[in-house]
Amino acid sequence: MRFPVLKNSPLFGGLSDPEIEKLLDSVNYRVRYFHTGSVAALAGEEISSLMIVLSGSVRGEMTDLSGRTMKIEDINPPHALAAAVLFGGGAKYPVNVIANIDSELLIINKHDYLTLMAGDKRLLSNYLTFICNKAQFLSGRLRFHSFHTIKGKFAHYLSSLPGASSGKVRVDRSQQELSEYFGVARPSLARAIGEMEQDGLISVNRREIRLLDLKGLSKLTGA
Amino acid sequence: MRFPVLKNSPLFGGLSDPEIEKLLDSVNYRVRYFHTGSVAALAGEEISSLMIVLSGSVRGEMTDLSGRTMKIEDINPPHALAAAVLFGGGAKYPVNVIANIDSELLIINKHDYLTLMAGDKRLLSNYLTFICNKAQFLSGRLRFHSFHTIKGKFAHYLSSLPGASSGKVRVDRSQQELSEYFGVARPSLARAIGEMEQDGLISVNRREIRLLDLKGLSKLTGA
DNA sequence: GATGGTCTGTAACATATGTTACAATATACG
DNA sequence: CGTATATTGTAACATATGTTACAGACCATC
Repeated sequence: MRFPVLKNSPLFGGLSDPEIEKLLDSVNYRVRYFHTGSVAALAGEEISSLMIVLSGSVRGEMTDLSGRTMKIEDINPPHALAAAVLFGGGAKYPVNVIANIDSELLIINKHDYLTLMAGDKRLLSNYLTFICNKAQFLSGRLRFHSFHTIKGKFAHYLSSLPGASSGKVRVDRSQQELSEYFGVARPSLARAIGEMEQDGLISVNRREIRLLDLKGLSKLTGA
Repeated sequence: MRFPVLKNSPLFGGLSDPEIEKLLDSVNYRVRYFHTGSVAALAGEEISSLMIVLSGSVRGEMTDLSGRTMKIEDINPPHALAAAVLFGGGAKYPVNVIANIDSELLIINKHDYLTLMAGDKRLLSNYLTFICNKAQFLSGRLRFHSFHTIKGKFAHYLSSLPGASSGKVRVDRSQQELSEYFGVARPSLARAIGEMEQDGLISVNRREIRLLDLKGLSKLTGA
């Protein structure tokens, strides 16, 4: 087993050791080592290959006009770099990729990877599941921003919870987490919830929330 | 040629007529007709098939708690329904789908479609390109919301334009369009731009903008 | 049952943005 | 050249949200 970590990756998961070995045999791949701080990819560079972090840790980092950098995310084994953009038209790295610590990256040319997927339905299915989930996540996230007020976001969130039609739901995260999810300040969320309760739209008991005025709530998601 | 419209679809584009015919022969497909106002899919329903609009027009529509509906988007030939979610884990329709006018939908089971893709690299590549572009679009869109102020959004937008590093860029849309893109009110954007000019960060001449203070601009994208 | 930590409610104040309305420009088109 | 149309600049005002700070409620662990 060359890269045992692959078995846990979203893209190679569900395949057996010998199957992964066979796939690797049938394709050109290489492994590159990056020392701490060295650059694995530059923003704007064309993406020609799938890169999977085998060991160590890398980060995506943006540089703004004045040269200031800001970290976007860490990518750890066994995850892939820019997998959601890989096959886009004129795919380019959206960020600089830099090794946090000494790291190994598995590199497979994207055309070779496409050939692999065409030859193994589970591999194909893995990738499709991965990217569809990503698209779904992003699109759900974006939907919240279409509600311009905090009350609107919260009302929409409530309506998306299981049991909303029964008029009683259970919130599954803390206000802290919710406020981050909405992209608003925590006290502002608390105030919005308080006002909605005062207005008789909902009644709050810990994480149990009763939806008292469905019509009123739905007005919030529209205005 | 059974469905000439397919040649123009993102998923079947680039294939010749005989190739498309051959693919259709090798798979179970069916065509369903929907009369004006009838429901092609319900929100929450499991997505078992790829559906492509062959003729007519359908719309995605959300229903909120009080039963009020709001249109999300129209889907016209030769586009597909929920293609970006099709292979997600527990894929469900995110919206109700309703025929605007009498319409025909081509229906291919998603497992069959996966088999088709595995057998034809262009078909596979088409789908991958489609969904990667979608993910890229969504993620770019979402990035703008991470800048909490209008000035931050605008500064980031400027820095993403070609020639930004040269200190001179040309805006490619009207303030009206930009404000919609940012999700803000048009006069607010005008005010923000005016203030940035007063503060000596930029100088504006019609659609030509000079970036005078890169360091100052980059501060806006961080605070 | 005490103690420390996290989560929640609330307040006062600052500020960014929305709203509405109108004037001043550009641009298109005859 | 002149008129209509779209685009942009500007103003006054209303309001939603952010910020900061603190107090009370819950929860675990000892």
